[in-house]
Amino acid sequence: MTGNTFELKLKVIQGFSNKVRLKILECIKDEEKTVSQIVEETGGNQSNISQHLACLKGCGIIVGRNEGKYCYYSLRNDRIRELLDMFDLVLEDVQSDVVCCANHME
Amino acid sequence: MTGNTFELKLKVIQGFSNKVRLKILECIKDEEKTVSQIVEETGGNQSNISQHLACLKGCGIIVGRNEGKYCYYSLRNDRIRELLDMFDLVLEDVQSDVVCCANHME
DNA sequence: TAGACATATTAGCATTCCCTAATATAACTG
DNA sequence: CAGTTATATTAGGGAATGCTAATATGTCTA
Repeated sequence: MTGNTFELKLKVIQGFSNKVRLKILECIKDEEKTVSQIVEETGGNQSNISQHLACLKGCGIIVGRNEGKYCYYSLRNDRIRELLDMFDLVLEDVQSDVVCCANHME
Repeated sequence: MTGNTFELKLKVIQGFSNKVRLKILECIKDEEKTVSQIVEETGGNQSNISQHLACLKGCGIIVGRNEGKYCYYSLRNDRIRELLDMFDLVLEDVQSDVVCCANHME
C-alpha cells in the first residue's frame, strides 16, 4: 500500500470517529435527509452539523444533492452501510470487556 | 441503542483512527508479535507503541499474551480482521474522489 | 544477586480537533 | 426587491489527543 493510500484510509476512518458525525450517519443511514432535518433529529446546532457534513463529504462517506434551497445528504453507497453494520457487529464482541482506554474520553 | 452502547461504539472506532495504531494493526494482522517486533517493524518508538497498544487493548481491538519477559499482541478475533479488510474495500470506492477534509490533517 | 533486556507508566508540552458565535451566500416568497 | 429560510464559511478559544523523555517494573541470565 502506498503511503498516500494509507493516509487516505486513515482519513476515511477518522471520518467515522466522532460523536456528532456518527450520529449524523445513523440519522441518514436509511434515507437521505436535508441539513435541517439532520439538525433537528440529532439535536445539534446548524453550524456544527454543517461542518461535520462537509467533513463526511470530504472523506467520501456521504454525498450531497442540491434541490433548490435544500441540500439532501445520504450515504455514499451500500458499502458504507455495510461498514456501519460491521461496527455494530464488532461492538457486540467487544462490548463485554472494553474496560477503558485512557487515550480517549469516557 | 443505549447511550452507553453508542459511546462504546465510538470508542472502538476511535481505536482505529490513528496513524500509529493503524500501522500496528496492519503489522499484527496475520500473526501475533512482540512489542519489540512491532516497534522495529513499524519504526516507532517504544514508549509510544506501548501506549498505543494499551489503547488498542483497552478498546477491545487486540489482546495480549504474556510469555516470560515478552508480550505477544494479536487481533482480538476474525471480525476485527474483517473490519480491517472492509476498510480497504471502502477505500477503493472512495479513493477516486476523496479530495480533502479540512477537519483533519492531510 | 547484579546487570541486561522487554515492556509499562508518568509527566509535560505540542498539535489536532471541535465547538460556538458571527457572518456570508444563495434560493425562495410575498 | 425586501425579507425569510436553508446552508456554508470563518475565526477564535477550549478541550482532547499524541508525542518525547525519563523512569519504573518485571523477568531473564551470567
